[in-house]
Order: sequence, then C-alpha cells, then structure tokens
Amino acid sequence: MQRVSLKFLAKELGIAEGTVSRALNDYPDISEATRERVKEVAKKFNYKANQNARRLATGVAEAVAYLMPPNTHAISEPFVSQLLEGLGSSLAKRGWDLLVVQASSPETEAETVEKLSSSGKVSGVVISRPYKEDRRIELLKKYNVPFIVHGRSVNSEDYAWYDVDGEKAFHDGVGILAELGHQNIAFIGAPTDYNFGQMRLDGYRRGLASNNLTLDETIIKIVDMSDDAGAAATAKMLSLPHPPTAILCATDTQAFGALAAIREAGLTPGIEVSVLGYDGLDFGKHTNPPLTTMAQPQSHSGEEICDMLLAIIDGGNPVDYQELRSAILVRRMSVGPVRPQ
Amino acid sequence: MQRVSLKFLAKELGIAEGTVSRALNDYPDISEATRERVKEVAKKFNYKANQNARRLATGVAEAVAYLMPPNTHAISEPFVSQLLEGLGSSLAKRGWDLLVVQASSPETEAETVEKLSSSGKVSGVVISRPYKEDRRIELLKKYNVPFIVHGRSVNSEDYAWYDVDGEKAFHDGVGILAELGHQNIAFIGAPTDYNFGQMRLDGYRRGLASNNLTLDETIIKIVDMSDDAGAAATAKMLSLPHPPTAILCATDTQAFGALAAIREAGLTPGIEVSVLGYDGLDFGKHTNPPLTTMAQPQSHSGEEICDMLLAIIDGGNPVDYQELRSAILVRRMSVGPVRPQ
DNA sequence: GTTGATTCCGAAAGCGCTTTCGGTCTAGCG
DNA sequence: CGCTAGACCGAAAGCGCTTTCGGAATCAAC
Repeated sequence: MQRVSLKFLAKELGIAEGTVSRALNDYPDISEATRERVKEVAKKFNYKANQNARRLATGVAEAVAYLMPPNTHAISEPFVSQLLEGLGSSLAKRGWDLLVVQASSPETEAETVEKLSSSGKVSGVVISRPYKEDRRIELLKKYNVPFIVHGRSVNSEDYAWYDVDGEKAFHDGVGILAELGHQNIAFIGAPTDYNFGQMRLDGYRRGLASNNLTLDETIIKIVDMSDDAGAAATAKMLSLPHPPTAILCATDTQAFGALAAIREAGLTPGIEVSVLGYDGLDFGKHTNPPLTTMAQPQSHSGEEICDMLLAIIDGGNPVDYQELRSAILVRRMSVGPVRPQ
Repeated sequence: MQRVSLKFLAKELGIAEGTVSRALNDYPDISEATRERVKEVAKKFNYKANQNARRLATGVAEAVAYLMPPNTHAISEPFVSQLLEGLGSSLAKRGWDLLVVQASSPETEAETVEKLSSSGKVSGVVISRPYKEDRRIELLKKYNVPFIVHGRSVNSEDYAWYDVDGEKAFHDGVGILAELGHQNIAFIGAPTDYNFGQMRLDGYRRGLASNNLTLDETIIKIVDMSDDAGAAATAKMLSLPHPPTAILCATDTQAFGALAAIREAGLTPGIEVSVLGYDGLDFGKHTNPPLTTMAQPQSHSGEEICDMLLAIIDGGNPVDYQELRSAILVRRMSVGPVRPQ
C-alpha cells in the first residue's frame, strides 16, 4: 500500500517530482496543460499525499487537538460530543485533522500538554473547563501554541476564550426565583477549583444580595457534578428545620438528582420545591417534572470555537477573540411560585 | 519553538545524531553511560521528538482514527463520548494518538476513508453503526487497513467487530413482555439500513413467533432515533382501535418520547401501557416513570475495542477478534403486567 | 538577429528523524 | 604478543514531500 508516491507519479508522467508537487498544489508557475495532465494521472492512480512527509516538509501540522477534560471518568458529558462534532465538521471543511487527547492521569497532564506543544503534531489546541488557575493555559502560553479556552480562568485577559456568562445567569436565576416569592433559595454548586463553579457561586451570592435575601451557608452545597451528589445534597437540605423552597443547581445533572430527592421526600418538585437547573440539556424535558433550566447556547459553539482558533492560527491576535454568550431561560415545569405556608 | 532537535542535542553532547536517537530509543548497542547522559540532556532541554519526522522515518503512524457516525447531526449520542473516552485512554497508555474524523457529508464519506487509508495518517480505524452493506468496510478491507467495527454489517465473517446481540435482546424483550400478559406488543424501530435496526426488528419478530403472538404490521413503526419520532409513532399507535399495551423501542431515546406520548394521551406509562427501551442510558432513571431498558454493557467497550484493534495492528488475525456481548435487563418502572380490560 | 522579459520546468537541498553498515577500540584468550 | 570477538559509536542513506533557484525555451520588440 501507499505505492503511489510522488516519485511514482513523476516517473509515470516523465516529469520531475517537484513539478508534480507544484502542479498538485496549484502553483502559478505550472502551465495549465501539465497541471491538468498531472491531476488526471494522480486521480487515476488514486494518489494521496503522505501527510507525514507533507507536514514535515511544510512544518505545518494541519491539525488541532482537543484536550479532554480531566477527571471526567464517569461523566461523559454531552457537551463534549457536541463540541467535538462542531470542531470536527469545521475542521473537515479545511481538510484538517482533529486530535482528541487525554492525559492518562491528572499528574501527566502537564507532560501531555508539553508533548503536544513541542512535538509538532498540532497547530492549535482547545481546552474546556479551566480551573481558576490552570496550568495548561500557562504551558500553552509558554510554548506559544495557538489555543482557545472553552470557559475562562480567573485571569483571562491575555488569551482567547469562548464562554457563557454563568455569573450573570445565576444572578438572574435567583432573581427569577425571588420574583416567584422564594426567600429560602438553596444552591447546589460545582467544585470551585473549576472557575465556572466559582463564578456560578458568585452569581448566586450576588443574586441574593440584589434581592435582599440573606445568605445562609447551610443551604449552599458544593458537590460533584453528578445526579447522585445532587440528590444527596438535596435530601440533606430538605431535612433542615427550615428547608429551602427553591434550589438552584450548577448543572442539570445535579438538578436531575435534586428532583429525585424531592420526590423521594414525598414532595412534588415544581410545586412544593422549585428546582432550576443550568445547561439546557435536551434531556430535561423528560424528567419528572420537566426541568426548568438556563440553557447554554451550545448549538454551534463547536464551529464558532474552531473558527476562532483557526483565525488565531492564521495570525490573529488572541485577545481579539473573546466571546461571552448569555444563557437563556428554558421554562418547563420544575419552577413555580412559592406556596403559602 | 521546537529549537531542540536531535541535531541540537547531538551537538550539545558532542556525539552523532544517530547515536542520540538510538540512545533515546533504548537500542541495545548503546552503553549504559551514554544512554543516561543523553537522556539527561534531553530532559534538561525538554526535548520532544518531532512526530512527523518520526512517523515519516519509521512508516508507522502511531495513531488510530475514529470515524464519527454519519448523519448524526442532531443526536450527539452518549455512546460516542463513552467510546472516545475508552479509546483515548487506552491509546494514551501506548502513547498513540486518537484522530476523530468526520466526513463533511455522506457523499464524501468514501473519499474520507480512502484518504485516511492512503495518507499514512493512521495505523488503524474504528467505525460505529455499520449499515447492512457498508462501503466503509469494503474500502477498509480493500486498502488493507487494520480496523474494527463497533457493530456488525450483514456479512461479518471476515473482519473484526465488537457488538451487542440486539437480535437476542429483542427476542427476549418480547418474551419479558409476553410473560406479563401482553399480547399486543408494538415495536418502534430504527432505520433498517442500519444493520442494528434490522437485527432488532428481526429479534422482535422472532420473539413474537416464540410466544405465539401474531405479527401486526400496524404496530410496527420504523422511525428516526429521536424522542420526537418515538413520541409521534406512539401517539399514532395509541389512537388505533386496538392500541398496544406494550411498546418495545429500539433505542432509549425513542422510548423517552414514547413515555411522553403516553402521558400526553392521558395514560400512565408502566401501568396502562408498558415501555421497554434499549441502550441502558443512565438518564433513564430520571424519566417519568423511570425507564425499564435493556442495557448495553458499554462501560469499558472503548478500551476493549481499542485493545482488539491494537492486537490486529500488531499482526493479529482480524477474524480472531469478534466479540458478541449480551444486553442485560435493567428493571425500572416503565414495564408492568397487562391490565385486565 | 540581438536583447530582454516571460513562462515553464528540472535539479537539488532540505524538513527531523530512524536505521543500517562498517569501523574503531577495548577486552579476552591462547 | 597476536588475534578474535564484542561493545560501542559515527557516517550516511533514506522516508516522501515542499520549495528555492536557476536554466532552457519561447516570445515580443527593437
């Protein structure tokens, strides 16, 4: 296999290798006639350039990597495949490759990034869900590899990112709940070493303040992003002397668990206890009751992120590529007015 | 960047390039002393071999590709990220890359496969969800690229695959329903150009026969694998003069829709109409009611598939790598005994 | 018929690594 | 002390492509 090399074509055509290469790559100094002749023969023999040789010679990888979020073993979050799909299709248009890389363990993550940066495999990388301080970002900057972050770390002035404003969403989220009369609004959050976890918590806090609600640490639970963790946290809060009448969840998955725990406690979610999620998973329409949630506009985020990255690779200034989107409320059935006691 | 080449190290150490290379790659004809010296300096300068050069020289890609299922635009099925995660982590152990490739359109799919095969980018590929007759498989065989199929096409004797026995699952599925007294068991299937769609349908049919149930074409619906399609099909069947008392769905997603349609019709799923899904999505525990389903044992399928592929790449005979797993029933609340009329 | 400008293509030098081949040097043996 | 056998390393030839450089050929113009 791979018998058909440039050399082969050149011999077949009776011209020089270099000429064949230039003809195939549409160089201007090749006559129309030979160009066509070359392309025809290439097609006939089903010639495909050896990518490795090409990359070596040109020095451009024509590939970008997606760094899988670490520690995500059980989760397999839907947003990953969405993103990959977008990245993939956007890249395919340009004929580039998408590499999915995974650190074998959290400790080797830095190593992975370094290898990626200096082995010439990729021309750019995208990472998701940065921590507040993220080593990967530092390394990427250090190695001068074009990259874009899906999310933001604390200091995000000097690199490219695409994010949804979780802080605002959660601020507004408590507003929505407060407007329905809820005073006792719990928060189930995500680990705050993730910056998004911190920001959603900040938004919640600011939301309480904006609505003159007092902050009660006993109804703030920072837990894993799983349904079970959400359920456990909810169960615990429901057994408080003054249980919350509404729960704001950092992720839909946690909210699913919250709904289950509420039903488990003999209460009706959306009536006795409201639950407001965040993410906008399609799946939320099938829960019991359907989950009201703040949706990330992630339909085409993959494409957008990819286009931004490509622009940077083509020489764009990273700081010109910072996009902040807003979440939008998807009203379903899990949020209702507070019931008179 | 990438200033530290082999040449650089060689100069730094005062020895030949080739020697450095051999030392780094643990050739036996290098003295312990120089090997260590070389490795030390390499580490000090943070040397990472240029992969493209390496691949070109060795002729081995050290990468495998996952061909994204085509036409999957809206779906983003959970199984994809599961699989990718498994592939990725298994590959990472070996230091190989995972390429995710997507045909920009169904028509260019063959082209994509050809390019993949002959451009030397990958040493193996895995594809999912083959059609009954699948062009990709033919091409892969033709180009003599090691590959493994996640699923099976009709003629699956001569290549490697990993599949779950859907035929058996659906046969047994109607058995489960029949045992509960259901006589009027509907089937919501997936497009039968997918082989899995055909096999699940076959299983359903055989199941009816095994239980002396008559086949009624009006309660067999072949539709898209979406919740909406499942809901529409269900709604239609529920308005029949003799509506089914149980519905077997080819995918959990369709089953979610079925549940919704049943509730919409004012009936209670699991009581008046039973729904049995297939896939075993975690998410099913949150539906209303929780979905009873036949689960694919996909926890480590990614790793397994990857290991099988690697074995073939290492020279194994593809036909020695054919794994057939069984689905297992996950009892939740959407299936119950038929109610006396 | 010379000059100059164009057009087109061949030759050759890499890209950064691997791997074969052979040569030097030391150690070991009789 | 001579000879052989390893042990160890340097030199060099690729891998298959790109790209620069310059030369031959063609053409127009004077």
